[in-house]
Amino acid sequence: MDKNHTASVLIDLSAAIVSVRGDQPVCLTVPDVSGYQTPGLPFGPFYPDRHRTMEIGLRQWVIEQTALDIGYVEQLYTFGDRGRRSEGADNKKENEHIVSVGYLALSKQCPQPDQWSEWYKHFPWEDWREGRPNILNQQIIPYLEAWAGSDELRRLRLQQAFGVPDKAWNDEFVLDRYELMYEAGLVWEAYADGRQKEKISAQNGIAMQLDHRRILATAMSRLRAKLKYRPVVFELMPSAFTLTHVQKTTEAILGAVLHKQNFRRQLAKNELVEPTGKMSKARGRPAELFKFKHDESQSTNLPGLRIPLGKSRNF
Amino acid sequence: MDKNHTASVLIDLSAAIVSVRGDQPVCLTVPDVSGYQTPGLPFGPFYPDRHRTMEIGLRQWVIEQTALDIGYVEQLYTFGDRGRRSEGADNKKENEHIVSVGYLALSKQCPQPDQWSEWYKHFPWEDWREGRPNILNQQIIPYLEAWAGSDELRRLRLQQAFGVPDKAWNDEFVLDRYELMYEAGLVWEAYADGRQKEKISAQNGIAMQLDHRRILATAMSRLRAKLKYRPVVFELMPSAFTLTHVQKTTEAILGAVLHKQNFRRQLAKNELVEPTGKMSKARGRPAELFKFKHDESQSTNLPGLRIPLGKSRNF
DNA sequence: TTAATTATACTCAATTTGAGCATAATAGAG
DNA sequence: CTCTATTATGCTCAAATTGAGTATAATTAA
Repeated sequence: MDKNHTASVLIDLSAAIVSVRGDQPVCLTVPDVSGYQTPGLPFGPFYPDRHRTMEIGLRQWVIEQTALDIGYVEQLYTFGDRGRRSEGADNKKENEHIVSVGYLALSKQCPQPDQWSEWYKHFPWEDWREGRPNILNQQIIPYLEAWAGSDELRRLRLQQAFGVPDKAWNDEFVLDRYELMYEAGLVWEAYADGRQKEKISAQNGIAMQLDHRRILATAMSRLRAKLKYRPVVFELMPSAFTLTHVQKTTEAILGAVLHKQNFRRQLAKNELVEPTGKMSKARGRPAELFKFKHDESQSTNLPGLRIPLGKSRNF
Repeated sequence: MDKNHTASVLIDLSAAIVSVRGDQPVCLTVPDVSGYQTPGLPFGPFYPDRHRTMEIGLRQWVIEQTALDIGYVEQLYTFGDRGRRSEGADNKKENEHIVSVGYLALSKQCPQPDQWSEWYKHFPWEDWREGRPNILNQQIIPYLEAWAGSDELRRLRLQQAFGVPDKAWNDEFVLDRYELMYEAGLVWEAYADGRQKEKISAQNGIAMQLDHRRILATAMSRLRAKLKYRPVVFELMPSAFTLTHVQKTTEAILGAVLHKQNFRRQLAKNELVEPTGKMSKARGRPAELFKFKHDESQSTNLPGLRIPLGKSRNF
């Protein structure tokens, strides 16, 4: 019955390779390959007869092309529709279907600063460290409210994802928020995919190629969630670090500030770090230098630290 | 540089379709297609020019072939190595590479009982509702200890996955335990894949075709984890149910018994259910019938109920 | 009528969390 | 050398949550 349907596809491996530079989470990007002036995530084809598993294939081309030392790798999601671009303007051959497998990878270093793009330039509404971002009340929410109108389902989703009007903001719903904005035509990609006729005036974060911003949103959601029950922060830390450094890194990823003393209490209780005996030298009182207590290769199943996010996180 | 490597693959969608019958979690299986007398998970090819997304494709053939009403669907993992069978005896054409995308789906009903296979027949060591399963101390652990020997890494993994000798059993590590047993040659699939020369004598659960038991283990891990922070149980419940029914279903999936009063306290606090006004009739005092408070289509992001697992869960 | 069975209300100590104050140790300014 | 800004760290304490019960209510079956 399916003789007239092709089942053969090409596999693309796309990677959100994440690191933290200073107090900003960053993501490795490649320069524009299409006509648009937008960065994209690095990706490469998967050759099934060359690499036994996809993760091996991914590590291979990351090493070849970036010379980066990525430790932690996690599969995110497999997209069968190769972004949504395939529906709109598409200059590919008819039968050339592409399935893209998204990966999250963590790197301790990020050399060549111009190749790394800060998360919150693509998602300015996700960084709450300086309080609720202005762009929400000034741009996004009013537009989304108008889009929702009296549609019950839309309003519910709006409440879920953005917490309007009375629910709390949930830092894990990065993907849901992005998807909603995409559907409402609030991001450039919706226009590029032909879903939106008018190019929107507001610059709601820097766009990316194809569906790469969606993959990055997936990576952010996953990493923020994982941080709360597995000790993955240490995949982003050097071998010796201060407790404040761990906290700043965590805060960067979560886009939220944490209670210092309680954060340290969690670290202590879970016995995740041990002192090295050395001290850091900087302004103020010197801090003790710690190291991660466990072998990172088996850290995936460790209990991890609870995050003291505090109570009222709305507004 | 890659002209002599083919990048074209076929995509298989495999589904662990889960339901609960009585107090047993069950999984839809298809009869043997190979020479072995082992059940397999239902699967079908993905036709990229027929279905826009893989999830649509999956739902399509599930409806066509099983006439089942599956509500909740979640992508599990994409395997590039098509089980591990490809390394061993393989009678496929040389260039025919298959990538399999595993899905978890939940169904409220499970008609045709013979087509549904009970989880714990495949994983007898995962059901702790009647206490610690005998098979652990009598079969599995001694064998694994011998396999680990004095290998430090193996002993660490053993401790992680099985809690031996002094750590607690973690019900979410279904996949880790299965992988360890596979590597140690303790399950039939290891023999079938040619990793193990001798057919093992002990029947450590009923085997499945290809890597299907691994996919089921992934599904079990994911579902057990998800249960603790998202209200997915209700995807397995009828429209009206007693609180005890919710608890029994939860216990079936977790393979553990819960504290009754505390379980209900969580349900009440999270405001996940509301009374229907009707009562159930059975032996003993009649119980109030409840219904799930929310639209199931949006239940994915709801806070969910904490599970009162209690303290000391070792031995 | 009674026993077995199931449901539900309520208690209470132990632990964990959110939020904060107090104090310690350093560098740099004056 | 002293003061101040700055960062680190120790400690407290009330509120909330959790683990683990006891007590009591409403049924069916014997």
